[in-house]
Parts: sequence; structure tokens; C-alpha cells
Amino acid sequence: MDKSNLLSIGEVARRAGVAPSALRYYETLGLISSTRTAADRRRYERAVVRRIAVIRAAQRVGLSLHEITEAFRDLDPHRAPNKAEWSRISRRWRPLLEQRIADLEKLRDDLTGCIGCGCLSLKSCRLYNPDDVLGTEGSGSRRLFPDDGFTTDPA
Amino acid sequence: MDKSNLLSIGEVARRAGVAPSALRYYETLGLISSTRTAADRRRYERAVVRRIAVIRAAQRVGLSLHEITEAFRDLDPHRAPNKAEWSRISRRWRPLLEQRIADLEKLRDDLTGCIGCGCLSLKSCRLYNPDDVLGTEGSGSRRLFPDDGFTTDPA
DNA sequence: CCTCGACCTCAAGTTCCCTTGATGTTACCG
DNA sequence: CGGTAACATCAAGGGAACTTGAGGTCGAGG
Repeated sequence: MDKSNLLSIGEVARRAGVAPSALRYYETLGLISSTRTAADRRRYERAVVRRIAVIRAAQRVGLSLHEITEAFRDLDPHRAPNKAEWSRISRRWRPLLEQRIADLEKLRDDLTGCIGCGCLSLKSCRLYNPDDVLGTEGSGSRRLFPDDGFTTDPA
Repeated sequence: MDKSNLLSIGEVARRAGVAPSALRYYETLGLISSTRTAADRRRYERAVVRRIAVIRAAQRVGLSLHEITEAFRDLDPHRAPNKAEWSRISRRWRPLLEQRIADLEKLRDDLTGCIGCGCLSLKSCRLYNPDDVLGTEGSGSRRLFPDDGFTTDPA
């Protein structure tokens, strides 16, 4: 059942957790590729499952399929990326990942208790009293939403 | 120009960095609300700017506007959330945030050099040799993509 | 008074990411 | 040999999140 080490679209779909229709769609975008059997069925290399996992992960970071296609542009679609290719993608995405992580941590901390802005006491905190205008912005703390109009209230 | 401390749709749009059309759209969804002038123009409380910032932040985490509406459901749309309301939203979103942060860190680390799986040498790393089957999964390290089919290859 | 910009509504359009349906072929099972 | 499941293509549909356009109103300025 494992003939020639290639996977059918159904197998890939199950393993990657996406619908076959999505795989066909990805193929039209050039995100993944397949060979065909004599009877025109798609056959996938095993590496495509990993590739799809990366695609889904990148999507969750907020990348469009187009951007992901860009990043994958000069990877051999049939093989797993080698070290050089992998680190090229890594270099490309890392700043974005860092930024997104920082954003999320900031949101989490600010939502949770102003850890990010240092006011651990939770009282008279800007987040719980959003209409307050900050007296000073001294101690290196940063605003969650820099442009929310609460400091620049002259219309 | 600051009459009655309310903002026009244009002002809110500028301060929040979104288009007026988006604000009208949010209103149809019940995400934000406004009062009207005699001439039927929308007037917004200042707190709406913060609310929009939270909406945008939540969107970037991957929440749909519908989910955000849910979380905001029983907040008074005209006021900034008080401490209790804020921490309700916080409690609701925190696990999600944590999960997303963990996912992103994992992706970053695995992309960067298998820091997450402990193989700092970068040689014979699963990520660089994705077709390898893991011999053991012993030392507490976790897979980036748990269901990618490389361990469960019996069809 | 006239124009201009900012606003209003409502319907339709757009982009992204797929899914669904119609219709047909292939592969295997009993 | 017949049925059924899995696959193929292609066109159309669908939801989410907005934007755009048409047509109209309002208030201030020249």
C-alpha cells in the first residue's frame, strides 16, 4: 500500500489535516506540486506533508498564501528543503515572527495586569482607567496602542 | 472643535488608523456604537478608539470579528471597560494568547536552528533532514508538526 | 447663494481562501 | 461484471472583512 513511497491526495490530506480541495488549490498557486499516475491521479512526495505544515504555520502568523509562495519560490518543490534553503526562509521570516511574538506578549501582559508597563499594583492603571491621560511616560514603559488618541487629545 | 468631548467618524478613523467605512462596518456588527447628532452624523466616545485598538490587536491574534463581538458582548459599548470587565476579556483570551505565543516561539526556534529540540549542532537535525524518522522521542523535546506523518507512516 | 468637504445610506464589488456541485474516470472488491 | 470509493476537472458558490460608488444631506466659507 506504500508503493513507490508516494502519497495520494487523500493520504496527504489526512496527514496534513487539510481537505483535498485545499491541496488542489495550493497546487494552482504553485505552493505544492505533485506528479501524476498514468490515470492522472496526483502523487505526492512525503516531504509535501511537512511543507504543508510550514504553510499552515506561516498562515497562522498572518502571511498570505502569496507571501508564502514568494518565500518558497526557489525551493525545489519536490524535495524537502536543505539546510541553506531552510535558513533562507528562516532569515526571511524570523523578524516577522519576533515582531508577532512581541506584539502578542505585549497584548497578553497588558491585558493581564499591566506587567508590561510596570504598574503591577493594578490600581490607577491606564488600562483599567483608559480615560486617564498619562502624566509622564518616563520609565521606559511603552504604550500598548501608541496611536489611540488618549495622549494626543488636542483635536 | 472638541465640543462635548465626542469624536466624528473621521477623527476616530484617523486616530485608530482605520477607514471610516470599516468603522461603519464594525457598527453593523455591533462591535462599536455611536450616538448621532441632529443631522444624523455619528459621534463617538473617546473610549471607542481604545476599543478599536483592542479589536485590531485581537484580530491579529487570529480572532474573527464575530469572536471579538462575543467577547465584548456584555460590555457597555459606550464606556471604557472597567476592571472586572477587562479581566473577563483577559481571562477569556489569555489561554489563546499563550497558545499562539508558544506556537510562534516554537516555529521561530525550529526554523532558526532546532533550539527547541535541543540539537544545537544543526547536524542530523530532523528539520534539516525531514525525511528521517525519529529513532526515539525521549528527551522531552517536542515535534514542531505533530501530525505530519513522518512518525506514523503505516498508511 | 454656491460650493466644498465631510458625512449619510444602501447595494454591489473585491480579495482571499477555499468548498461545493456537476460530471466523468479509475481501481478494486465480491 | 457491477458497484462503490477515491480521484479528476471546471465553474460556481460562500464567508469574512471590508471598499467603492451612486445619490443625497449638512454646515461653514467666500
